[in-house]
Amino acid sequence: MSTRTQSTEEYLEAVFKLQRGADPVTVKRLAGDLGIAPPSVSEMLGRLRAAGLVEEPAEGHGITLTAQGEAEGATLVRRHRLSERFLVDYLDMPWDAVHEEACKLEHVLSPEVEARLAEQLGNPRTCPHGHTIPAEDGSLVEEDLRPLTRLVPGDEGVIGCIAEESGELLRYLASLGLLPDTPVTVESVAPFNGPLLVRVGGSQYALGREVTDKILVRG
Amino acid sequence: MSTRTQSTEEYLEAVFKLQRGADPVTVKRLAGDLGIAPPSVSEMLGRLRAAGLVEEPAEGHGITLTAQGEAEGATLVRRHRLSERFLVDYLDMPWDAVHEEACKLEHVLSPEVEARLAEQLGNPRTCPHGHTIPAEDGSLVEEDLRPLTRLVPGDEGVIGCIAEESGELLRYLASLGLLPDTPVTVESVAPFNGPLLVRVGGSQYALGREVTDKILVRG
DNA sequence: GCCGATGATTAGGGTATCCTAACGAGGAGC
DNA sequence: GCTCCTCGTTAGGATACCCTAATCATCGGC
Repeated sequence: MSTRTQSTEEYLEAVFKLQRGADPVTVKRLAGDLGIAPPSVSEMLGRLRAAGLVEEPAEGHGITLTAQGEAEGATLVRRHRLSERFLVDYLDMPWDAVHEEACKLEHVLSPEVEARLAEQLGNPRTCPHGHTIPAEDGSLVEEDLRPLTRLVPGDEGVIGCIAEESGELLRYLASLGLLPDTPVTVESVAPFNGPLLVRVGGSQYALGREVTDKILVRG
Repeated sequence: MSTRTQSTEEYLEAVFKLQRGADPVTVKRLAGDLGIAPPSVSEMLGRLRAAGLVEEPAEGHGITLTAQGEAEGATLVRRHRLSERFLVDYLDMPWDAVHEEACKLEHVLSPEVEARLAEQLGNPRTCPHGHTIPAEDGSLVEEDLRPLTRLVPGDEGVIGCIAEESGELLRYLASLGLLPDTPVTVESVAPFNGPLLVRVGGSQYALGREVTDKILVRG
């Protein structure tokens, strides 16, 4: 029953992630996320429904996972994030490169390998970007975070996660030391949606909105 | 150019391995190895030919890889064996379980991950079963080994590799301490193709032909 | 020089996955 | 209440893979 194709797993994971947001999961959003034409998504959803992974929502509309779909989605996210942790912690890969690699790894980890990997890595709580790793039982409690952009001068916080998986932004943030669990203080906010002046350790940086929107802090 | 499907890679690897033997690589043998019907193999070979990975042999017959096919095959074998090493050395998995896992892993390792993995593992020379790992440039020099069955009483040798990737036999051998690089001495050979009495460290074991055929020794 | 065995290919299907183009249905705005 | 517009789905294809059944071709004997 759990011999899912790679494609199937990709859909499951995408639905799982979208479902955690507030907005309903639509064919269009899924298609956008996966880079696949809407009709293809419709078709695959039919297969997922037939496989008992997706069901008609109890109320309202939008695509909804069954308990099993949910569980398998969580497992995939867990394997993805564990893989990222592994790539960074054991292989010393740069954190902006690990998402793509983990996308491939997550589909080939057996429960056995997953378990041993988690253990060897010291059962990490989060991925390198700060996202919580679902537990083995599929439970996933995400922290309450808000974008740095929302803070006002004088506010302090600790970086929880970066809402971006790869790319130039991550390299930039790493070069400034803006990593998860780093305390930051907003010193000032320029008017007209201008940059935030942020203190990190002994340094101060002016960060544009595009950047501060992606930095989620707690506290 | 190097966006091979998993299937394609499987064929490439199988041809690569068969090509190292003396006998010509035939559709039938490939089909047997891969567990795929001969017509499907023919068809895939057509695709491989179109992709410039397989060519008509310069002389004689049999399926022949192009230089590129050869290189990609070697890379796959390298990734497979590195993966096995990783699973055993880092994840402490039993050596009889790693082949299946590595079969999946080998298809998702990027050159970057492959390189870092090799480095972290200390650039191992062989896989856990004793097979040589192809170098990064694709070169693969295999040792000259002979099955334990060929030795005569009094002969000593060092286990080079085990000609089996998984299964009960590997567990049995591990339980006796018959691992690669272990010195062994043949004490006696029972007549009529009987068992060999083999000394390993301080112990002595009677091993049947099925077992000694699979233990390849050097020296 | 014919003949059967053996191995490779052709013929004809099936599934999964993807695409574009065309169609239909429900809600926003007037 | 009517009209679009958006979104989802249907229709119609394409490709990669895999299968079984049937054909072809070749080689060792005789």
